[in-house]
Order: sequence, then structure tokens, then C-alpha cells
Amino acid sequence: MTITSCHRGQGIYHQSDPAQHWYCVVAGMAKKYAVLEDGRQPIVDFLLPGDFFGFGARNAHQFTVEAVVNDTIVASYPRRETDSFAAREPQLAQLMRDIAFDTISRSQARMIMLGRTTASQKVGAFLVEMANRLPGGSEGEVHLPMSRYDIADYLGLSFETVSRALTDLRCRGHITFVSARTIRIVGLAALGLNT
Amino acid sequence: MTITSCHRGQGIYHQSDPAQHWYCVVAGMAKKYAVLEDGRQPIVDFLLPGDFFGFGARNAHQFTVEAVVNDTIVASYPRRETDSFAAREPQLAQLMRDIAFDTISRSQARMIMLGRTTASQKVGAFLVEMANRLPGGSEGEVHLPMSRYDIADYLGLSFETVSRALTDLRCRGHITFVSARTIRIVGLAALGLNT
DNA sequence: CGTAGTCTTGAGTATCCTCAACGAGGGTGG
DNA sequence: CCACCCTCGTTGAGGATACTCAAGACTACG
Repeated sequence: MTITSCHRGQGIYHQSDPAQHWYCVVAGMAKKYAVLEDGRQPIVDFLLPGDFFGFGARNAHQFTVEAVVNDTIVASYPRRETDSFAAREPQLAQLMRDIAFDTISRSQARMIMLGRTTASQKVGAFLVEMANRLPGGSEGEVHLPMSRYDIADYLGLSFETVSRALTDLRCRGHITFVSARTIRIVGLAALGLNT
Repeated sequence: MTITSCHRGQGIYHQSDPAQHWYCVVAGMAKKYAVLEDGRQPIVDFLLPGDFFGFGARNAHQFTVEAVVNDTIVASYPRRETDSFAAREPQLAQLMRDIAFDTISRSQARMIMLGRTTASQKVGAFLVEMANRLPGGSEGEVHLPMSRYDIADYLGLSFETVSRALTDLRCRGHITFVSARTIRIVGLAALGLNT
């Protein structure tokens, strides 16, 4: 196992790199995204402490992963050795399966979020998801380490629309701004269901 | 292992059922979807022959799966026995992992499709995906077993917009209609990239 | 203090959704 | 065998939502 520390914007692996490791975020945050011909960079997943990644592809990686904040710490496990170790240790094999299942759950829950809804609904659901996945945050306070651009690429919206949706949620009293990137959720129940 | 034959609309498992089996589609097609409070039924995945499903959840199923066409044949494997068998057979464990990885790949590829694009782009990408995943179909001919409603729920569009997008693609010469549900792809390259 | 990146807000336009009517196809029953 | 019904698919008109282009404010960092 190897521990790496990454600064903001630093790549962990790139699209079409050979897939030779499993990775796990220890601290900080990373984003997994695709690079398309038209320049867009849709974000497939935000990776938080405890999340594993890098194992979806058979041979070459389909996506790029890079750190979102400074001092993001990532652990990497050589794939070859992990596989052979799993062949001897059923418990590890079971663990790897469960990790994959968690990734599937996360991914499929996200699809529901991306389904036809209004922009405020998407952003509200995003805040709820982050509030659940991020560890700290006393009293429904969420600190978002990523930019509005990243949120937009994650939700399939333009960054202006993300900004407007946040303003909209604030005007309706569902959230308040502690700072631009720190948000307090007031009406949690309403966020998931609002118009 | 148990083999079941399902008619159109027949449920295979339902949201909140205990997750006790792995399943694999042998023939036909099934859809995995969520049932929301507002009545919408976003489709998370179309399940084709060779696709496994039902293992993403730890305890209870998060989604509902039902057959899309008559005579859909599904194989089911008891989870408990499969797990204990995998504990003794590393090759099976590896296979189960690979199956999970494939599901992840499929799921993440779909996110790119759902990312911000125009309706025609989404429908075009959907046709390409189905052309790749469905077995037969000589010469770029794709038979879509599902209704326009299903496609709409899969892409996060209204069914009218799906219909209009297909008309649009036809007018621009990228596809032709053999019948309402059988489509011939003429400009495959253009489908993924068109405006 | 200046600069670059980020965030908010505004105005105009394009896209998509809603409501609605109509046509085509398949299955059932007389 | 034909008429009927029901589901599915297409197309149109109008309105709501989100995107594009644009300007200005805030923040962090050098």
C-alpha cells in the first residue's frame, strides 16, 4: 500500500491509463470525470474519505481522477497483488465485493437525482447527499470543497443555474449561507421534495 | 439455480423486498426502476441477456425490476449459498467481482449520457448504446423492445420529446424507421456527436 | 494593492415540458 | 371476419425552465 498526498488539481490517474491499482481516499476530496471532445468535463463521482475507486475498468481507466482540495490523501493498492491475495483470503474477496456494491449503490442513487427534475430539486438533492456523505458539519452545516463549476458538471447544469438555484433555495428559506461554500440546511425534508 | 419465465410487466422483485438472490437475464429484457412519491418511475437500467442484477443492495432492494417483453427468462441464484460457495472458490469470487465491475462500467457510462446535452443527443447516444448492447440487428438495425415512455423515463425526458427527437434524427438523415420500434442507424458517428 | 479566479445577478433566447388532438396497430369479442 | 377498444406513437401550440452572453462584486493570493 502506498500513501500519496495531492494538491488541488493534481491528477491521480488519467483516462486510458492502464488500471493497475485500487485507490481509497483517506482525507480531502477528489473528482472522477470524463473529458469529452466538445470540451465538457462531466463529473461522474465525487470521492470522499472512505470511498474506493479505480477498479471499475477492466484494463484501461475510462475516466480521470484528480484532487479537489489541497492535501488530499490517497491510498493505492497494487491490483495484481490484491487479486492474488483475495484468491487466498475469502474475507478480503468479500470485502472487495462489498466495496463494489457500495459504488453501485452510490452510482444508482445518483441516477435518480439526475432524473427529470427542476434545477432547484437537483441542487437540493445534491446538498442532502453531501450532508449525508460528508463527515463533520454540526447542525446541518455543509462545507462544499468544490466550485460551482464542479457542481454544475456533476448535475448537468450550467454554473449560473447552480448559483441561481442556491439563491432560490435561500430565498425560500430552505438553506442559509454561512459563506459561499458553507451552507446550513434549514428545511432538510423540503430540500428533497421542493418544486 | 432457478429459471423463471416472465410476461410483460411481471415483477421480478420489488423495492424494499429482502435481497436474497442474484439474478441474470437469459432472454428478453427487463427494466430496473425506482418508484417516487410524485408518481414518476425513473429507469435506472435496462437489463439485457447476460446482465446480472439484484446484488447492489446490502439488505433490501432499492429498486423494482420487471420484464419489458413477454417470455423474458431470468435465472436466480440464492445469495447465501452463492456467497459461501464463493468463499471456497476464488474463481467464482473473481467472477462475481467482474460482474459487479461491469455493472459499474455500464452505470457510469450512462451518467455521461445523462450529462448536459440536447434531447437529440441523448436519444442518439441511447440508440448507439442499445445497438452495442443488443446482440442481433444486422447492418445497424436496432429493435427497441421498450416503449417511448420507457425511453423517456430512462433519459429523463418526456415521451413527447423522445418522439420528437427521433423524428428530428430521421429528418437529418441519421436514422431511418423500419417500424416504430425498429430503427436503422445510418450515420453512427454523427449520432453520438450531433447537436 | 492588484490580479486572477470565483460567485452572483440580469436580459434575451432556445429548448423542453404540458396540454391536447389525432392516427396506427394489436387484441378481444361478437 | 369484422367492429370495437385500448395502448402506443406522432404532431401541434403555448408557456415555463434553463442556457448563453454579459457585467459587476467578492475572495484569496501574491
